[in-house]
Amino acid sequence: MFEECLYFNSNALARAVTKIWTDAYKVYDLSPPHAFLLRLVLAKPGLLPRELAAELSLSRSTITRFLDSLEKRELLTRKPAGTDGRELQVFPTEQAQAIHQQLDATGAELTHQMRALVGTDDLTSMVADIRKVQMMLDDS
Amino acid sequence: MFEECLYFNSNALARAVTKIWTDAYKVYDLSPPHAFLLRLVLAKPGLLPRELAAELSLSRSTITRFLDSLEKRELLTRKPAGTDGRELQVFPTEQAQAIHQQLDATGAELTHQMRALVGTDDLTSMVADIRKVQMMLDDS
DNA sequence: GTCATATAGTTGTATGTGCAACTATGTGGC
DNA sequence: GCCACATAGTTGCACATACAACTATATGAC
Repeated sequence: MFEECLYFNSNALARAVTKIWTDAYKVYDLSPPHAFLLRLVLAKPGLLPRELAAELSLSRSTITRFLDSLEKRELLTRKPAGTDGRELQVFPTEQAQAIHQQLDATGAELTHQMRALVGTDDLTSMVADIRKVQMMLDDS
Repeated sequence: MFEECLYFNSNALARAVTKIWTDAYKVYDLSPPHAFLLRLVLAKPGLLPRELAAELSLSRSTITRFLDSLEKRELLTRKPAGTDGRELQVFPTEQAQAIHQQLDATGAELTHQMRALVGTDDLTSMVADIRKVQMMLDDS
């Protein structure tokens, strides 16, 4: 009965998608958000937590906890950033670098799967639309 | 860096949308999922928890807890269903019926807002696409 | 130089959600 | 009629996530 509702459908989609991604990243013993955070740190070493939060559209406090758990597992480290004594920079460890390729490959494989299921063009344009609306809402 | 990723964008959208819906239903002191569950019970009195779960794409255990809290607030009641001793039927109370119209109107207002922001046709087709993919994933 | 204010990160707490295991009830084979 | 199995609902637990409040540091006004 909520077929046309953006709230209802965007949440249902997110849950369904999360289930699939959770499964795929289970081999690394990482949840999807942990895996994505780590991938981001691997791609852009030295970012600050606040920047990681912005790139992932997550709150700073959520990032703090994910960093805690990844640091405890020795997949990354936090180091005081040069000038500003409040800031920390986040770097991947060698252990993380060792699985860098595979983490990204898993992401690519999932995208591949989704394209096969939905159709490449349909998926691309849907994701673009989703992104556009999400950014509109974040601005407003 | 995850611009094209379905997982990343669908979750980011869901969080952004949820924020807006949360705000709108705060006047009733209901979270969006509680409000939607109650709206469903109002629209189709007598459904079983398992049916509510299916219609809302939520797990039975999540529905149990939402029903607990709505029942405690005297917005609905659970009654043993006729034939099968395991089943319960869920009915709205008069207190819930008193705000039925307003709950639905709030939903309509939110859809209206989204249409104004995104464009009616774009929103409709995006929601349809989201729905289609979500159902594909649930089947697979 | 001090004080008000802003910002980075963290922590306490609350909520939504699912999975796995549980209890209670039904059903079909024999 | 009993037993294996299925199903409805619940509960224990774990996790993702946010908001508000906190600490520590920076910055600008004077």
